[in-house]
Amino acid sequence: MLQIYNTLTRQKEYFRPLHEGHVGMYVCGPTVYGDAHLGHARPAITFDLLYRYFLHLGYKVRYVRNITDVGHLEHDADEGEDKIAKKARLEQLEPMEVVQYYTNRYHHDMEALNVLPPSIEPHASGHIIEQIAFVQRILDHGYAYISNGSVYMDVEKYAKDFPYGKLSGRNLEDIKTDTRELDGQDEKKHSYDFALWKKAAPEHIMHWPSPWSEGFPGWHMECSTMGTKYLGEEFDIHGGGMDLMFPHHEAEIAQSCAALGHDTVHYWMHNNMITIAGKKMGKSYNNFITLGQFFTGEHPLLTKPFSPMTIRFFILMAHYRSTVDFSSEALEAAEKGLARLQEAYNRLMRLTPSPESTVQIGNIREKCEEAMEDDLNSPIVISHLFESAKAINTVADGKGTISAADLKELQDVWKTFVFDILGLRLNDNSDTGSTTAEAYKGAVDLLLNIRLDAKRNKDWTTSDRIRNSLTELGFSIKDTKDGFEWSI
RNA sequence: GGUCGGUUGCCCGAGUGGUUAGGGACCGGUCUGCAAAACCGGGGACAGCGGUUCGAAUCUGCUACCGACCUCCA
Repeated sequence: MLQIYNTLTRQKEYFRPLHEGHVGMYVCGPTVYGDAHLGHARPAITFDLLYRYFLHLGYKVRYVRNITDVGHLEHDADEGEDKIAKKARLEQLEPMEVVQYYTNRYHHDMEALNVLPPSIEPHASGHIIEQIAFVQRILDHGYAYISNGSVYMDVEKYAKDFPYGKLSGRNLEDIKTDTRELDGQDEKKHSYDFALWKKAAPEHIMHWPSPWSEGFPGWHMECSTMGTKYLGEEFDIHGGGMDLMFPHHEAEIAQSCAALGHDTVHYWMHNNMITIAGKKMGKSYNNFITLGQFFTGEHPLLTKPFSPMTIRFFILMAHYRSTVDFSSEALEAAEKGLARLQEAYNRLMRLTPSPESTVQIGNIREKCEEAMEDDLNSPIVISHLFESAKAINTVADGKGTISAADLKELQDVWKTFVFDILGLRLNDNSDTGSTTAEAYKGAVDLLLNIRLDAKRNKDWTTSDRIRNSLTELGFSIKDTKDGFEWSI
């Protein structure tokens, strides 16, 4: 039975869905005002793993991941200029043009990483009406106040009736002493109150009418609104990066409780950060490397380009609640490990069964399932796959045999865990595919068989010519004991 | 300053109180016309000092160091 770590209780809990056979999950998506970097890949892949595992278990999943395209303030001193608007002015583009541009690029990167698209990808800008209604409910319940056209959460009042800070392990007293004094907070009663609706400054481009002012929704409003709109007033899982725990998710809880009178989320899940030289990779440190830069290798810290699957594998090699330290060296190690899996997979699909097994495949399926059920322990799943790769290689080398039943089981386990669950996209040479692909493969095989004949006749000139020419064309040719292997 | 987390072999990275994580690198071997690759095998670790225990990397205390959040951040 699947166990997941619930940030709310700080322990692993058995996952029990609210509605039998169904899972509702909401994950904080990107703010589309810049290219996605390695840090954005972490939650996308982590929750993709969870999503895939739920599907594997047979759940019907509604997976909502938002696009933030309004509302996040650059900083309070800006008095209401949000990130999208600022970027738009700089580039002389329509705000929605910027949104579309980066949304497209985000989708492109996610597809490259083999991250499945969510069931619903709502835009904050498309849910202004719902957000206004949500704010109104909070006002109606008396947990918010209007000040100069803006609406603020009355945290002190809220904290009297609900445990404010329970997710991040804070209490209001701590927050009172720790919150820094920032500029432009004179319209708030307290510095720790947060905006539900912000009146737009005259130069602000993105704004909508509301009962309180021409303005835009507060920073945390969209998630409360869209989460409950699509998943209901109570739903199973809410995920996101650890850095969103406070204030973002704490504010979300407060907003939802204030509006609805009760909690909405059963399991809060948070992925840890990716670090670079021990420091968090993030916008604020300006130390990030975009996914596009990884794919092209165009960054001073990168020794070479890295494929999207290498990035995915690299992230899956660490548990999602641990930090993972990026370095080009670590990525190269991941790349080689992935290639080893690829080799083993290719061999596995070509093995011929024997009456008996001399290699042990063990109960690999159960072991992989156990690892996944223990809070998505992907590194352990991967270690089991490497273990079985040894058995595969032993048989491929002719130093062992495998029975038809064991072979089928192993092939099935690999397909299930490598493709379906870990979501690794390997080159599938065993795939019969199209007639074009068949003809192409047949042609290459033919060439290499001619080379094999040449080798038998010790015609090294012809042999090397074929190998060198194919290498130049981008093929990788490997001689084996009784033949050859090739890939491109 | 407050809250929380981390410190594992050359590097990355799992971990249950007692039995090999795994990957990369390295070393040795096999294969081999050459080359490349591949495959097999190997050594090494639990920040420091105490405590609990028959036994602790794993529980506990202290110390040191690192980091996250407290402000937009995945």
